[in-house]
This record gives sequence, C-alpha cells and structure tokens, in this order.
Amino acid sequence: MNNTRFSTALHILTLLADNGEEWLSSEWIAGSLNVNPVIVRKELGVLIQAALVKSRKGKIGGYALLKSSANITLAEIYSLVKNTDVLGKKNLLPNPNCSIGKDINQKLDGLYSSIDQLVINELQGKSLKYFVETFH
Amino acid sequence: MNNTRFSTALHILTLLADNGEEWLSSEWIAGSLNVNPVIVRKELGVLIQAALVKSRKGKIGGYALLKSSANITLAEIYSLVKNTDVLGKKNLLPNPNCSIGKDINQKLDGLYSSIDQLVINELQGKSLKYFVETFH
DNA sequence: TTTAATGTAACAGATTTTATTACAGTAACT
DNA sequence: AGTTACTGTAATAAAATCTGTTACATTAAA
Repeated sequence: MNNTRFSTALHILTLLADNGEEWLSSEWIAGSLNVNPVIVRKELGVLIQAALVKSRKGKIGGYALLKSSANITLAEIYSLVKNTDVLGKKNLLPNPNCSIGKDINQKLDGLYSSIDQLVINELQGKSLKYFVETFH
Repeated sequence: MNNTRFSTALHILTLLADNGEEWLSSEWIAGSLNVNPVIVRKELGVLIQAALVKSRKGKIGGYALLKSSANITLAEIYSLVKNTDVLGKKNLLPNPNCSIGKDINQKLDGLYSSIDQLVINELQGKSLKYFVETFH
C-alpha cells in the first residue's frame, strides 16, 4: 500500500459517521481532506458499491452512511482499498530450473497470505464507531 | 509495499543460506530471480550494510551469509526494505479548521504503527533458517 | 430555468519502481 | 604485466502506479 486510499476512505467515513443524518457534499469532504473532489467522489463510488454509503443526486445531493458505524469494521474498509499484499509484490518469473526459484513463489504465497490474514483479523476487531469515538 | 524488495531480499538470502560456504555471484543470483544483476547488487548492498551478508571482490568474488540463518529473522529483513506503513500513506495536509481533519493524522499514526508492530512481531518469530528448511 | 449537486471519462503530471548501460576498482590467474 | 571475472555505484531510461484536473452529462430542488 504505497498510496493514500485507506487514509482517504477512513477519513471520509469518519466525517460521515460524525455528521449523523446530514448529507455531506464531495466538495465539503474534499475540503477536510485537502484533496481534489474528484478523488473523493471516486473513493465514495467504491464505498457505495460496497453498500457502506448512500448518495443523493441533484441540488441538495451528497453522501451519508448507509450502514451503521458500529457495523463497519476497519477490515472491511481495508479490504476495499487493498491492492497489494502487506509484504509487497513477488517477482514474476523466478527461474524454474533453480531449486529455490522453482518453489519460491509458492512459499511466499503462504507467508504473504498469513501476514495479510493477521492484519485483517486485527482490523476486524476495530469498528468505525470506535475509531470515531477517539476524536471526542 | 507496492514493490518486490522483500521478495527479492528473501530470495537472495535463501539462496545464500542454501549454499553454505559458497560465494555466489550477483549474476548467478539474478539468474535465479530472473531480474537484472544490478538490482541484486543494490539489494545486497543493503544486506551488507546491515551485516547480514559479506562480499568478496575480484575474479573469484561473490556474496555469502555473514550472520547465521538461524539468527536472521524475517522481521529484520522486512525492516530493511520497508518503505511505507502497512496501511499506506497519510494525506499530507488535512484541514486544520475541521475537527476531524485537525486530528486525523495523529489518530492514524497510532493505528498505523500498531498494525506495523503486529506484523513485525509475527515476522520476529520466523527465522531465515526455518524458511529455507521449508524447501527441503 | 437556474442552481448545485453526483457520476464518470479522459487526460495530465508526479512519483515510484524496475531495468539498463557504463565503468572504476579489485583480485586471481596465467 | 595483462587478462579475466567479479563488486560497487552512478547515471539514465523505461515502465508502472498514483494523484490531480478539466470537462461535461445527468439529476433534482428551488
């Protein structure tokens, strides 16, 4: 994860959770993050797909939580934005004629997925509600 | 970690551990990884700095383990190549006039470092020796 | 009809990652 | 002494990823 997607998604969801029934605009949210509104709308698109967030179009449009913050875990958010394993990428074509090269990616697969699972399990125990409460 | 550095470093160290007292050349190692020899030499430079590996120059030069594989942990390797937090980067300048934006990076710091620590602790329990043994 | 939103495509710019070329320095071996 | 086969490293290029921006169709309230 050499990007800001988790930070961005969690920040967005924190704002929505902290504003109850209000509909927040992507522009307002972007102002808090200090990033471009289109970035925010793109990430919100992912959160809508995942049924964490709902949107309303038109003049008084905006975004609000669809799912209760108590039932959103940081694991769920992470899974949505995760694009690489924690330990990174594997080399594509290690030499099949080398006894190590032949098997390394299979060995790495096991290791990498166990570490990913460890992180997921930990985040599973943390709700968005809990995270938002630390601000008060 | 959206790169191959951990995979590369672990592959290199596995080859060195698996070849006992032999001095392996960067070209031979690169052949197993199927990457450019300069990439391998650069990563070996890091491993030498960390005193995991020794090198020998000249015609019969090459690389060998300096530290015993039983005493090298995957945590040590990870720490050498890690360049981002597990959960990624933070947005640089969230809005200080927003009650969430004002504090979010501090909150993220706590969360991100606890997750990083979790991964480190897990890798601490795994030695290079153990990893290499899974190949036999 | 105007206004202020969402949704999305298309593109541009920046940053990061990987590959490559080149060559100085080193040490063995004839 | 000269050749050979390495390491070490700088410089650059190429590729991939990430972030920002412009533009505009669509939507719905006022």
